[in-house]
Amino acid sequence: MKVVLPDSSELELPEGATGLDAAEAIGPRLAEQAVLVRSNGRVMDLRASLEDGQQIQILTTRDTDDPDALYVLRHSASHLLAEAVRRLYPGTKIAIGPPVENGFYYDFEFPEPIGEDALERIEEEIRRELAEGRSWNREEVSAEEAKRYFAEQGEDYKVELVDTAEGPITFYTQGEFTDLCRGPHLQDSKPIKAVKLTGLAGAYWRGDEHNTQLTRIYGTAFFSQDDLDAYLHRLDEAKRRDHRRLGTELDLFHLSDHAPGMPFWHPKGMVIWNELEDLRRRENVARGYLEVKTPLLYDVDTWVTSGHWEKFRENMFLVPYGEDRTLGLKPMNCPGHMLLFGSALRSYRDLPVRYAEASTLHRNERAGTLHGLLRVQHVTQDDAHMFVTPDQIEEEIFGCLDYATYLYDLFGVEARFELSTRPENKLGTDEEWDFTEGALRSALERRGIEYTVNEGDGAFYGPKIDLHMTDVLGRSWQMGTIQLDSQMPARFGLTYMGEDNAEHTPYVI
RNA sequence: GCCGACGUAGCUCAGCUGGUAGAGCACUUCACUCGUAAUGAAGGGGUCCCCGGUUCGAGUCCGGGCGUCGGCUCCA
Repeated sequence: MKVVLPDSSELELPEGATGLDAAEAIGPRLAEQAVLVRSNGRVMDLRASLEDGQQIQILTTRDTDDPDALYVLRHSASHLLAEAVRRLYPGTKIAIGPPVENGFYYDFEFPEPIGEDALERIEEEIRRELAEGRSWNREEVSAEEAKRYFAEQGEDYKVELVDTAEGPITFYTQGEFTDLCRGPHLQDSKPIKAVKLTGLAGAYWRGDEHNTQLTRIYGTAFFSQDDLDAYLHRLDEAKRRDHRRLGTELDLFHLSDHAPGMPFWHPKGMVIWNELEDLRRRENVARGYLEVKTPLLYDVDTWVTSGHWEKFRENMFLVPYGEDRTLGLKPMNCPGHMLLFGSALRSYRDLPVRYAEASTLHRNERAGTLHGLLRVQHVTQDDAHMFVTPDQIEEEIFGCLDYATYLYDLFGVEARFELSTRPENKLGTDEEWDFTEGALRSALERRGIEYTVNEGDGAFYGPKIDLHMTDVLGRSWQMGTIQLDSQMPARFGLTYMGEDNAEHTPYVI
């Protein structure tokens, strides 16, 4: 059989040859330094068989910046971590240990809780493993065999993983440690020149807070100590530019125990704030938005009508009112704008109506979720609601997409688009959701915007297009969101008179 | 809410095994008038997050709470 190399030349190999065989055929040095095979964007273990006519690229220890090469290096490092933990903490169960942006992690269930001081000890053990050297052995096994193996070891999580595994099941063994793993992995541990454990955190099994919480150990690994040092240096640089630090240094804002998650804006900070206000007001006018101001407090009945009471009452600030009433401080503007639209008779000739309001919203967030100015309990949001007829939906969504793109471009923020679809707890029928999701999807596609689908992540009243950014630490943050709501207008009894002299319910974006 | 860590002067931080708080920067005054963070001298400034406990005595130990940070979960 033949495989095609990156320079388009062909390499003749015996049937069933592996990537490693290919590397050896090219040269002993290449085989020595080979890390993995990449074929049409997919990464493959060096020990997996190649197919006739396959295009292959062999990555080596010299591809120190290649994301795939680092991915494999770190994946193998995570197995070293698991081996070390199992040796130091007998009785620990292992869960999963994938590479991630900038590093890797492994989830464990320790018999006794561990603290951060344990990391040093574990790191030392990993260094000992590296000094000894480890090589990885890849082996395909049957599901029954795999389950039996892990059941004997008391590895409940692995047993569960085998049950839900797709495709062939492979074991990777290094030293005394065997793990269920799809790979690929390094041949041996020589290329791992620098490992650092960076953190300890709780993480739920399978990402579900109803499951047991495991202990996640984060780490990172590189092909050289210099690369690790450079990475740590970048983290320091990022810290210097952290908005929380700049807020203090430049005297822009501060946070205080007196009002958790509710920033105090200083005179210099307000200069920036007002510039942003001017920008949004100017652009809103240019784009046909009508500025409005609606109340901060509403009778709880209003929140019951909107559906927020049922879903978010725990996260609302409440204020007693009179003998037996309670007001809720608004966590968003929708009901205010609904009530405003419903306060008079509307004609199809008035639509689209675009209400804009930069109101301050309050959300009583779960403890442990706040983060500087990026996740607060008191946020001023440039918010708008468009009341439209069905055939105005697309044009309005185009307008929102263009507006958002314009603003983020202005600040050099690179936005990623995500389409968030119907959640489990939703209002309305599947037919309504088919329509609203379809409208957002087609708007994105007709605008030629690349997006990913975030299944089940929509709001309870409608799907949304979320714009995300990634910070220097690789964390994702949601920015603006474009939502298509087919529920709230009906719940608030909103109508407009159509050309046919009949009442219709508007859609809201 | 959960796991881990932290909470000392305006800011950044030190304070070992418990004995009534320290530094640098900033601030004030004086001297120097010296050209772009960083001259000298003197000085002011702290309920050591809060509450409770142990102790003759707690910033330091223990318990609870609040807040902040790294994550998980959540995010209308």
